Amino acid sequence: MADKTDSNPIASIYTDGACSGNPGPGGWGTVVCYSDGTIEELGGAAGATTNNRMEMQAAIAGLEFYSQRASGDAIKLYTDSEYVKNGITKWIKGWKSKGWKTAAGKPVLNQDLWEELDRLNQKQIQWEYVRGHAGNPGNERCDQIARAFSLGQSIQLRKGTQLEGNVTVTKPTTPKSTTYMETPAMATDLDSILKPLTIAQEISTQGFLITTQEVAVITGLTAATITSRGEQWHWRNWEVSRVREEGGQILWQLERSEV
Amino acid sequence: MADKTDSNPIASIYTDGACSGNPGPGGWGTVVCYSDGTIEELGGAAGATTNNRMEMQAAIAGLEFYSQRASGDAIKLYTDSEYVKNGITKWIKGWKSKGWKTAAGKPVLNQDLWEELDRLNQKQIQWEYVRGHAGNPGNERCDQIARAFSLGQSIQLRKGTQLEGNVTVTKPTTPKSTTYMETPAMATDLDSILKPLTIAQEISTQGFLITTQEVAVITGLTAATITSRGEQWHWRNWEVSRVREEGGQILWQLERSEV
RNA sequence: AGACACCCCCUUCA
DNA sequence: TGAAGGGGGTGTCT
Repeated sequence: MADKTDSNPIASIYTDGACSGNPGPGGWGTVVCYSDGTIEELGGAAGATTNNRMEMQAAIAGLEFYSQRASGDAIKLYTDSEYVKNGITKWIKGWKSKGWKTAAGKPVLNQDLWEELDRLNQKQIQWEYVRGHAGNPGNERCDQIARAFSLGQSIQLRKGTQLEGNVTVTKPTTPKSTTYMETPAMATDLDSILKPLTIAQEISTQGFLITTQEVAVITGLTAATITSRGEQWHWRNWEVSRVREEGGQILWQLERSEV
Repeated sequence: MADKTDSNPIASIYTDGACSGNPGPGGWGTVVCYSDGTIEELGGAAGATTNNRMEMQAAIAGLEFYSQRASGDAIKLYTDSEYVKNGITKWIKGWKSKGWKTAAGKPVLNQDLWEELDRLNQKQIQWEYVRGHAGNPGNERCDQIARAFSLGQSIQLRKGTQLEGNVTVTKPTTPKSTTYMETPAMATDLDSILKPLTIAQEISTQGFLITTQEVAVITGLTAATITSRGEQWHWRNWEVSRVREEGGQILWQLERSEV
């Protein structure tokens, strides 16, 4: 059942991706809806990418956020991409059994993100398709976030507020306090700025080994990005080193670097 | 050499086929290019058929037109179907010497059209493959014609005009003399006349529910036509009734009507 | 196993 | 209006 330490479980998650040009600069947006009706928004941008990758990225962010909270509640994850929904719920089985070949015998594209999505996927996640631009408030808001990021515009990510039923009015919200996010990362308030840093610090001082997934959660990077960076790389104040593999999982170590 | 009664010989012929559903209602388009740069267009529709039959039909129409003019000029015939090009230039020799058996020992399909194509074929015909949807104006225009016919839409076939390099502009130019061709195309033998009827009868007696696409295949109507006919309508000996929707698909029932 | 074409669907853009 | 990123499927042959 649900983790009892959490009195306000996640009820549903909305995701959407956008891409300015396809391929082109992209953005993604995710809205986490809690049982009490409040919401929390995530979003990010990416360089040259495709619409479908952004749709996937939005879902990955939602699932990472979900798994991070460790509340095993059953939730619905809404996407307006049949590509994402069918891919994770139907096609991926065939892909894995056929060595990541498409029905036409060609390699499945975006395999890196598919594998990440698959790893994050759980029984509790109920994938739902919502028609895009059909007035669904959650989806509209995600679209707004994703599009803003894809255009390099600033947008205020909200937390703890209510989702407005009337989305069409949602103007380029308050271009003041630019909570702009550079890349796949999330920082919606002061706490969430400090939190990953202190955690990283603790891990580093304790010498803990952590998995790729955990590195992803802390850094806000995708697992694909992490593994592609090689044996040793920098993140903020830390040097991230690949230590070894264990049970199919890569283990990493953080060490405070001098800068 | 060239027939001297003709001062404006044919230079090349483009052909293409389309099929709405495959199998399903089909269409074909052919563009004849003269030496002086003017063109003449042919096109036609067919009921339940396949993409490959339509590709062949387009070539047959082009060759019939060519042989009719009796100008023995060497021409190039462009098709985007390797099936057609390889079939007529390579495979057909083996088929004829092996009694119309495929390399796998199975009967060669569409033998009727292959024989017709073979009869029309000449030394002067130089078969050329062009990649489909690659911007080739002649191929692009054929595609447009073929698709229009396959969808049951009307399209203005042109004659004497220039082929526009910019195909996307292709306006309904010269809405006079509609060289529209009804083209029976499919009912080549008794079996193909009877078959849809017996199938319709079986479906009606068994009370089976069938999809719009299946109705299209049986009746030779386009899906657009079918859905536009409303809840209940007549086809041949049957009353076609829209029963319900299921998984985004409309289900229909056939009932034998008195008439 | 390969190739070409045809179709259906969704999304993202211009 | 038209184009790209993506999937599933059929028509056909070697």
